[in-house]
Amino acid sequence: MTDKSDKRERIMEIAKKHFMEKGYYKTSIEDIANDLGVAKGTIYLYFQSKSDLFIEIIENEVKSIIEKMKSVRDLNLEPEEKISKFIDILWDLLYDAHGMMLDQKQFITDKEIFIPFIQRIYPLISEINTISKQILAEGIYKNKFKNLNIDVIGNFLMLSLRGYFLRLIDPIRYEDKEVIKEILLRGILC
Amino acid sequence: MTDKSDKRERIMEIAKKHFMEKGYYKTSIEDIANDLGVAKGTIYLYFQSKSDLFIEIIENEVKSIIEKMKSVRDLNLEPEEKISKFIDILWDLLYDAHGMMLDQKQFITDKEIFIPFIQRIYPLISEINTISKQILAEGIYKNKFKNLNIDVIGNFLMLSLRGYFLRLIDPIRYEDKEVIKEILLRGILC
Amino acid sequence: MTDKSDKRERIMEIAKKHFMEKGYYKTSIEDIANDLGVAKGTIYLYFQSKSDLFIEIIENEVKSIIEKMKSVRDLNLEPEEKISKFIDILWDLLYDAHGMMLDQKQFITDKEIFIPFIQRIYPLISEINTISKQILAEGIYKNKFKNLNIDVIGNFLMLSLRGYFLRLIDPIRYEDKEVIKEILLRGILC
Amino acid sequence: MTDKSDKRERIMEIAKKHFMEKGYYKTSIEDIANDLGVAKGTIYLYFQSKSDLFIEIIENEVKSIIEKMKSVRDLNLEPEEKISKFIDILWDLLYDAHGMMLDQKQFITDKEIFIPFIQRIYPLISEINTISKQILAEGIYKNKFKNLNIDVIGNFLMLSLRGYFLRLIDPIRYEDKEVIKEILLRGILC
DNA sequence: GATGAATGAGACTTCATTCAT
DNA sequence: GATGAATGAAGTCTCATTCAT
Repeated sequence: MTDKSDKRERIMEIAKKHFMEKGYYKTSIEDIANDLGVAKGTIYLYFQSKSDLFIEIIENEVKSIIEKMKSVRDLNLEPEEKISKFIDILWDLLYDAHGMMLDQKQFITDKEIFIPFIQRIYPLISEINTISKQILAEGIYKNKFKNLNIDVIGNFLMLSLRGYFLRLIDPIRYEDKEVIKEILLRGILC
Repeated sequence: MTDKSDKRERIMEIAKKHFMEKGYYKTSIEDIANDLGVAKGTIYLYFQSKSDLFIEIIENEVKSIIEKMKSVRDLNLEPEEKISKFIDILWDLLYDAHGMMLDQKQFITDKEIFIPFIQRIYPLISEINTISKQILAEGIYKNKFKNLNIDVIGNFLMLSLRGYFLRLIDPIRYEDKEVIKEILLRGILC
Repeated sequence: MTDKSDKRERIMEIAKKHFMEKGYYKTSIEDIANDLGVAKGTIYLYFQSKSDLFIEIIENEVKSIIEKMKSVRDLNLEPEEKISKFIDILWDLLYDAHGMMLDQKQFITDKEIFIPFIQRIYPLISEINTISKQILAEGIYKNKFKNLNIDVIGNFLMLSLRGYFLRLIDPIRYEDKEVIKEILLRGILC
Repeated sequence: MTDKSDKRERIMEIAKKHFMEKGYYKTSIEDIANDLGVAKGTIYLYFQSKSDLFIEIIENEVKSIIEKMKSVRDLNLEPEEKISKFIDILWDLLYDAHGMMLDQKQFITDKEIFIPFIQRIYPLISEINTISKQILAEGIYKNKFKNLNIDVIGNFLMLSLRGYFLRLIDPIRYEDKEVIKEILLRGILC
């Protein structure tokens, strides 16, 4: 039992590394199996298909973000501090996994991915949106944040950061975080 | 002559549509040919390879952004108005072509794309960076913009917008632009 | 009329050059057309197909060998001198066109070439065999040549020389001819 | 292990048959796969590419010739007997595989074959040349062979035989060997 | 006559997935 | 549970040939 789920997680870990580096289409099951030191068939004992494996990794990733966002939301801090922490957390996550989850757009047109994506990932993204709206609403209610459209800001906070990691050129420096945090905070504070 | 370049452009137009919708790997030459109503071989009369066609489209796209950025930079306006116009232009571009050029990260690991990418797209991106830095430097010099790291802001302006269009869920509403513009402007103004 | 046959010959000349250099399959109609400075379609005004063009070139080549062999046969010389001249002629021909007509084996299995080959080239090769047998028979009759199987020697004279030009490595030196001529002559003389 | 190399050899065997019959370009991977009763993909489990398969077959063939030549060279026989055996061996080899390795000229212009050819086959051909020169030098030293250019004779011995098998018409009769052996031996003996 | 854009059959190759061992 | 050989669909690309201009 533990063995079985250990193996599953090990596969996901290695697979995530490859998907991050090369993207979904350029990663073959063979790449993953070789790196794991198992036969290709083994992966199919734990996952139904390549797309299933991929979806599961994304799901995990998004769930982890949700957990982190919740923990920030529930801290006993002022809204602007929560946003600051929120950016810290998201930045660190992206800094470690930059490249992952960056090219999802195209998967949505891949019929093998579309349906599980809608069923499994969509609800989680709604949950993310809810959490970020809660933090923002709190700030607006407390007159700390300017009363802008909550939906838009919530998405923009996440997506602008993720977008920043889509740079093709020059590595991203960790210190950039402070500059970006300043822009975003000044942007939403009253 | 005109005929020939018309055809080339027509191919690029249709190909761009498909690349935008499905991404590079899920778009087959056959998809494009069928949509154009020509045989597969025809496309190879105008482009050497699928990757060549793709690179050429990206190149075009980026060149068009550069032209638009230059025209904004050279307007007789205050820096904050230039940034406002800059966001308008980029937004409109992305709004039309949302999804395009969004998944480039993975191409960099694709050996057929890597070299032309470095040779043809890289220098253009450097040019973009230069232009946005010029506008920002002007604003800082005129004491309109807060003196933050120019490199980071320049990149963030573009990448945050592009990132916003990476939404997987809900269509983007055109009006969101105003909210985002406000955040970004407030973020960089003194 | 003359114009028309001039063009035909010009096409054959250029085509021969390409077939010699790259072989049948690696030579494209486009290669030939480009080198000639005409459109691909033009070649089809003069030849029914690529294989037709090829066969015609081979036919020409073989006919030219036949003419030269006949002229040697009909000289007023001793048989051993005829053989010597025969080798000279064949050597010079191969030295100019080395590579041509060397890879015919495979064409015979190409259904597009098989039938015309049998119909047009086969009879010519029979003619060649007849001529070389005549020279050899004369030599044997005059007690100059050892009485070996005429068929075999006739073929061997031609094929051994042609075979020598199949060297893949090191260019062939013109002077090699004398050594080879000596071996062959000593081989057949009494 | 044995299984795997058995399969490799089986593929090479069938592939060789097809290459011999139809030449490289007219043999498709599908032909070979169908004849083997496997799917096309299977061949790619054992060979990287069609050209790789081809080169490997040629390499094998040439190595086998080298082994046979060495065994003749090292026999305790007079040089003329060695040459006689040498011709026997080469004849038998060609008699079995007539048509194989006969059309290499054109591959040298094929960029996919050129480089491996130079790297893998070229050195072997040099080795062949060395061995035949050794036998000839021994004969000349012992005053059995006429003192002709060793390089030329060495090449001619092999290439004339190979050339003889380039006949397009009439099958070759095994008995022809004796006639040809007589010509060649008389040609080089003092 | 000449053109050259267009065609489409056919070749090579990859890789997710299956299944007998 | 694990393997890895085998499959075969699908994709990129080439090129002899045609035909409207």
